[in-house]
Amino acid sequence: MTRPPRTRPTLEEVAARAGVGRGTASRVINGGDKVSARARQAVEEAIEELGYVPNAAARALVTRRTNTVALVIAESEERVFGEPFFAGTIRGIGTALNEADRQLVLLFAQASARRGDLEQYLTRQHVDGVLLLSLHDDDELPDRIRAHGLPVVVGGRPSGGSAVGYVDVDNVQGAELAVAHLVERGRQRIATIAGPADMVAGSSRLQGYVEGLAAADRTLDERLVARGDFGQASGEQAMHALLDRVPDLDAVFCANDLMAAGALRALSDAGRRVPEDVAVVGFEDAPIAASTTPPLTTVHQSPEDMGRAMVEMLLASSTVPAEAPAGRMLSTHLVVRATT
Amino acid sequence: MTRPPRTRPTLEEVAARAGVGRGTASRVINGGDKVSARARQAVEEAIEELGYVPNAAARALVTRRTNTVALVIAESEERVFGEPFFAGTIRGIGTALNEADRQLVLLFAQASARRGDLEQYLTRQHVDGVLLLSLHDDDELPDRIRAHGLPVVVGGRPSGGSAVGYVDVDNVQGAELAVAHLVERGRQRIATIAGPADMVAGSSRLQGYVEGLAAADRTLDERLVARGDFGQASGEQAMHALLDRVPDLDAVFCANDLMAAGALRALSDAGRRVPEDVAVVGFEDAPIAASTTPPLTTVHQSPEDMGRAMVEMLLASSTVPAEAPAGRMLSTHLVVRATT
DNA sequence: GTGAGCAGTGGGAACGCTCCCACATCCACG
DNA sequence: CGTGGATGTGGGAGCGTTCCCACTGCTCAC
Repeated sequence: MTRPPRTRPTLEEVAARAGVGRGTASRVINGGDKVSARARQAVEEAIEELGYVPNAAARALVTRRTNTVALVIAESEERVFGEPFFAGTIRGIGTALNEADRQLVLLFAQASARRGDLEQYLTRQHVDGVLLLSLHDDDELPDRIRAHGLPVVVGGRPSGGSAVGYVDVDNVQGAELAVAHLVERGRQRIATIAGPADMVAGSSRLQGYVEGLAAADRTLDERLVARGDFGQASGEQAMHALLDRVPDLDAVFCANDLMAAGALRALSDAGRRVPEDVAVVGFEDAPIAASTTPPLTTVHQSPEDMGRAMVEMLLASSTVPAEAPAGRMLSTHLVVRATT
Repeated sequence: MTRPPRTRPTLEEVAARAGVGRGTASRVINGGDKVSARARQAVEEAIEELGYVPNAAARALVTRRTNTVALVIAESEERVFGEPFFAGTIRGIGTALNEADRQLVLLFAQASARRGDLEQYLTRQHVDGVLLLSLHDDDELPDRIRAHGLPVVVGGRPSGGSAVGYVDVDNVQGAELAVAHLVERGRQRIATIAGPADMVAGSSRLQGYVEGLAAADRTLDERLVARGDFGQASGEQAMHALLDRVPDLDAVFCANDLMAAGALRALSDAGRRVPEDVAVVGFEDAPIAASTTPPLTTVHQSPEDMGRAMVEMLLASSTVPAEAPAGRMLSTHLVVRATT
């Protein structure tokens, strides 16, 4: 725990070796202009010879910037590493930050005990901004971070009245797209397997389903609405329930691909042909969508784009800090495969 | 890009408000003793009122420590997020660091372009130590980092002559365990499906197989050795090949669970009963091992323990920096399920 | 010939903290 | 009544940068 001895050369030493002043050396390193070619070369040589590496702490102390952005994932490692959605989003964030010359550090917000540490880390001037993913309802974290003056962008629309910027997929528009497609295919009785009502993705996609029907002058039949929990098994169950209630339905829009996969299994069990008897549309365009039998028609959303959009918003909000936090919706499009 | 205005209170302000000196305030914050109860309380109140948060950059500048450890994963996001092994290891690392009051930052070592940035980040005094996971053969990264005086620990034994500390599962011992178990069950013709020869896990487990046979006074029959690439399909192919060559084999040790799952499928196709006709043992005890039919007997390794061990080694190496880098092997044990 | 302007440079000051030394008390002991 | 060791305390120095101002030569226009 003692202070390690200094071993690395300082800017002062580089300057001395190059025979210039500290200011000039600093200008060379930070790509400033107004440096003669001779001085520049001398400094660069000195850096090379001494193996000089700038001290980030000293720099951050004076500039009050770290060029580092934190991505906080409020989810257990297990779930994070299970869902391909996270991988895509992280990749999008990573490349976007890279292009903007920012470093990404990934943090997991774990159980309550750890929360304090996390907040401290974020607040103690380690990062210039924070991206948040997979927040649970009414999590106070974004507001608390914002209270410390740090820019925050949340991935996924927060359900509470939290006044932070967010980026989300336009779930309503996507669901409308799906329903319009089924209508266009001439389907008469379009059912839906909705997600949990307490999740934004669940309620918005149901809302889109309702609005999509309305746009086609169809009336909403409550018996055609079933609920699942976004898991495959729940989709299977819900499909069975729907078939029991309305045996002559001819289409179903599922709020995600996993439930759609379950629905396909249920339809196969029930001896219905897809798409001849019943058409199926999913949401997400997850990897599984391409490998169901038959391959699933689904609403495509791009986690990469979401990541990029989050970064854009964060960087924008740190240059124009006074701006009121806004939301941004990413549009979706339909990928037609073999289930419609 | 301009310097943001200072808005946060400094230690000096806290001290002034509490009516004490800067030194005393610092002592309170850093849990030092030799502070009167009265002064302590005054400082704590001032911190509360002002919402004071220490500036990490300033602290790091003088202490030359950041209490932060980087975990660098040299793998694409896709693969990382696909394999449960990573999740377990990260969790182990996270909890161990947490207990030691260190922060974890996760970095992905991507393509060459990004490598320079990564190295800069690590060496610029952002972190006190580096953990590396999933290095590819002869990666120079650990040596380069060490050259900058940063402690490094690698997960998985490096195949090259790199002089860094590492932690790995004792693959040889695990494979011996598997073979001994099969011998004990009275199996006569024990085959193996080995992993790629250019991966340490592949060659070591094959070595363990050979030594296990020798320990039971069995001679090695080359026809009983097949190769796979750790993928499920390759396990299936290899099993078919083995059955063709040696129809009367009665056991097979697979270098990982995924290949074992493939082998089970092949055995089922070939009409062999497991374990009556052929016993199967895997390696890893991955989640899939519990859900094969029948459930797979396998060598258990713990990614959590590996993560913890890596942290222990890293922290130890930073207190006793002169110590020569060493390796540490984690022992395994057998989990007997229904395939033997 | 003179002054303005500019490219280039050096180095003081400041960033916010920890370390450490000097100093002030206080109590116990001889 | 001193002396000496705890126990607290204040604040100077310094960590390695960047920022900025003052300064030096030049060139060029008038």
